Amino acid sequence: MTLNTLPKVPSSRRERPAKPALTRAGIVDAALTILAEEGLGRVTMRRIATALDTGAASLYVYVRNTEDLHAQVLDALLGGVELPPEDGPWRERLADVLTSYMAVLFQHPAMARMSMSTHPSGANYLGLLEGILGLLREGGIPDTDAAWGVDLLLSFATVTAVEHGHEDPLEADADDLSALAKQLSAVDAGAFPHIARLGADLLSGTGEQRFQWGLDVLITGILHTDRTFFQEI
Amino acid sequence: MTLNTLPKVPSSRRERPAKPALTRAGIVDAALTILAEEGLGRVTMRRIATALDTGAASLYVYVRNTEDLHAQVLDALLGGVELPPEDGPWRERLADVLTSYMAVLFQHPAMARMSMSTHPSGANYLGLLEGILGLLREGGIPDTDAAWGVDLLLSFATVTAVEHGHEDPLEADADDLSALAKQLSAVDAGAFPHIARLGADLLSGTGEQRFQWGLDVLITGILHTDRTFFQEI
DNA sequence: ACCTGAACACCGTTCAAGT
DNA sequence: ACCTGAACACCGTTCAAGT
Repeated sequence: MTLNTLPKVPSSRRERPAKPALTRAGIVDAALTILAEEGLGRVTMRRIATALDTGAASLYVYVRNTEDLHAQVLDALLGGVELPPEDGPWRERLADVLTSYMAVLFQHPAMARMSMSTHPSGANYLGLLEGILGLLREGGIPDTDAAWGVDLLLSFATVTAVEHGHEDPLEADADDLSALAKQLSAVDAGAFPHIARLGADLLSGTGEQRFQWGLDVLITGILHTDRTFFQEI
Repeated sequence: MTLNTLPKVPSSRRERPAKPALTRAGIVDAALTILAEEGLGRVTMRRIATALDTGAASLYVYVRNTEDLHAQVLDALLGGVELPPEDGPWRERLADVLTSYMAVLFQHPAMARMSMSTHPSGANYLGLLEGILGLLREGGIPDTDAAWGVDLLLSFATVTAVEHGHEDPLEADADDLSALAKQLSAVDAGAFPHIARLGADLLSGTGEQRFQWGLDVLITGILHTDRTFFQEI
């Protein structure tokens, strides 16, 4: 057989192209496909290896560990965030970019959860950071406040995605919410008067309304809070 | 032997008390011990079963699944949160109770992460909610704003614990932070001018300073943002 | 009703051995 | 240098069988 002596090129273009060469990008690609089709719970070393027709151990040449892999997947997802357009009121554009970021994570709450533990640092994340900092500057927010404020804004968008996003698009979290509503309405009015008084109001509004309100609270708060005071404590 | 005919009490006070009767509370207790000694990563059905000298399957009589178990553990931890005292300025007391809540979760970031996905509803969590609602009312914040605001405040405290807490008290996250600082300082000033300009300022301040600033931003924002506007959109 | 052992269907990571 | 199979040390959950 001459197969062994053939130059290396053909190996990547056989009649059965099932086995492309392993690369870091290829692994992340396979991970994204599995994420979309089976959810983050299945984005495991073993599952990806199976998709790439190899063994889990082989992936460790290109990926340090599962955390590293997930971080790559996250940054790829962040490529879908719409960065702020050139014109329009800065506050609206800021809300838009944060809403877009939240919407991307909303589809993958488990990914959002992860992004809070491992601080993202990929190119797409940096682009997002840059865009928000630009808008805050445009809004006249002092650099010192913007430096801390961007963190606050991104964290809020992330936590919203984690809390209200649904991993499995099939089963809505309606059950979850009505169970919570039931518990709140069954609360002992003697022991928890404020909870009893507010009742269903604690869960009122759509997720969208609450998110927009939260963004407004944050931006207003940032505009009215002087950071220099806190650094001198 | 008469053992079988003895009343049920003695079984819990043998000479080798290694095997206490299984109860939901006992399981949560064992889980808390393991959490304190080995971290949340080891708070598994199998590990707890081993501690209680039984098999994992036996726990399912008292605990629906791992999520249920972790929710119980979380509420037990929340018993350590210091509720607001009776007197003092409401804003300070509000900051105090949220700081106490954050500090408890800070010791167990993985637990905090979980609490964002599964909304807590234990007695201790309700007590915390109640306390905060009382302070917001004291501060003259309208019920409609307080209902949404309490969520914002608790989420902020939770996300702070997740982002800055350390699971393993031994290895500080100093490495993690300096790695991030390195990446930020190496950023391409042409592509990311704002990030480059702010530089180290993005990571400035202690966690405590940033948390207190964030609380102030939120409270100020809540005081200045009218929720009714958002519900009419 | 409660408890158990065994089984099923998975994980991440390492490592010696091959090419 | 890259890839592999096998192994190690784990998981959650179910279920038939016992008491």
